[in-house]
Amino acid sequence: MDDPKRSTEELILEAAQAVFLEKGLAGARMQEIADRAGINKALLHYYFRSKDKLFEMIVSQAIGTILPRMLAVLDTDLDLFEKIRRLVNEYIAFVSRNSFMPLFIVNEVNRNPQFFFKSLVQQERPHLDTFRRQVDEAVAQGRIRPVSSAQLLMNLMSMVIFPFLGKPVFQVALGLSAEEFQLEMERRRTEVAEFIIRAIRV
Amino acid sequence: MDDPKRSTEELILEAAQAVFLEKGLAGARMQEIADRAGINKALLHYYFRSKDKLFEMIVSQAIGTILPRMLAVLDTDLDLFEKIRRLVNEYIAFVSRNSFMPLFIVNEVNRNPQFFFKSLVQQERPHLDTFRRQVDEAVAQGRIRPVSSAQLLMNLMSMVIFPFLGKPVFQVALGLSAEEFQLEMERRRTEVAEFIIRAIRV
DNA sequence: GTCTATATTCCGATAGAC
DNA sequence: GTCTATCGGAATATAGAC
Repeated sequence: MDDPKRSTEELILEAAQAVFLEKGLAGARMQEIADRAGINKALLHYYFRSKDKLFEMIVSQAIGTILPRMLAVLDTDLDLFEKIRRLVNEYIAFVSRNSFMPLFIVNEVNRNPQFFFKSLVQQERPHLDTFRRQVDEAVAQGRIRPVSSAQLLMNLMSMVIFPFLGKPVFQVALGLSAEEFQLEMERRRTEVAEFIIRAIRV
Repeated sequence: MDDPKRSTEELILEAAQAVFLEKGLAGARMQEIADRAGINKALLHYYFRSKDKLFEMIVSQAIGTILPRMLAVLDTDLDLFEKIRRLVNEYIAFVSRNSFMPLFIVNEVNRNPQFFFKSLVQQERPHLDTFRRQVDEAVAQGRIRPVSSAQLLMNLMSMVIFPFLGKPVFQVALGLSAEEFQLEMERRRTEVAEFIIRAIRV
């Protein structure tokens, strides 16, 4: 918290990320961010002009760490099935370690869609298109069943991310403790890919 | 808005639902609810004591309309594949008509998990268990591949709901207009079920 | 850069007339 | 039941000393 190695600015950003991810823009309190950073409110405004500005900083930071991670696997020249296995495995692992991220991103995406537009179109779209072309070719060559690459992509992302958004419901509905839930997520790291592959394999 | 057929209380509830679903508890403003209902702030407090009370009203109402809808299909004695087809078809149709519902529910579930506990355990859990048993039996009889009913349920719910949460991203990522997106969702009403069935069919 | 103290704005809630 | 006017608190933001 007051580790002298981290600068005040870093301390603020860490605290702000924690609070904003948990409470959202409207729910977050500058006082709580100050407390968690071990400083006082006035300093927040000294470093970042306003709450909104600080929030936008956190949003860019969150997107900036997630998008590149998405790209990494998408653009390798792996076999389609192997790529699906790695995508699922790494995405679930990442979300497991950043459990507040999905809800935060989903809210922000819906609150301010334009913000994502630039980042996505300029950075991720080409890589996504590569993946979609790979799917389309596999279909054309009869190597997988006829499946829309758009639908496949939605299915993949859905199964990777949604269980974390619905965690409280799934825990109750399936009667799982927190540890058991985490264990189910570990299983998903391999099982979701196999589920998908069985669905599209000829 | 000021349709004399609807009582003031109904007008408030409709307006409150619209605003709370869009902005959430912290983001919603009593003033905006009053404006949309065509009345003034004081009346809100006359009918419902506080903002929190009004919000809880909306939450119960939302859950009350969604849970029974979930139950309807789960507890029929249809063939497993046919049940999956109907589940997917009806859930996607419902969410299409209530596009703010998923984000609202997901936020509320994570903000206040205990609230769902009662409703879910008492009402939905038994029906869910029926479905899970049906899956387990199909596995035992070798009619479908060995698959965990918990994982299957998560996959199903994920593919049904998540595309609506990620709509802004998917639209940009896949280059879809609002109409094209809606069309993709229509396709999903049948395709998601077939996707699942191919994945579990022996 | 960091603090205390204070100004300012916003918003939920209430008082009281009609 | 419905309104106008206002209170009171909370939260963002700023002033100014150190």
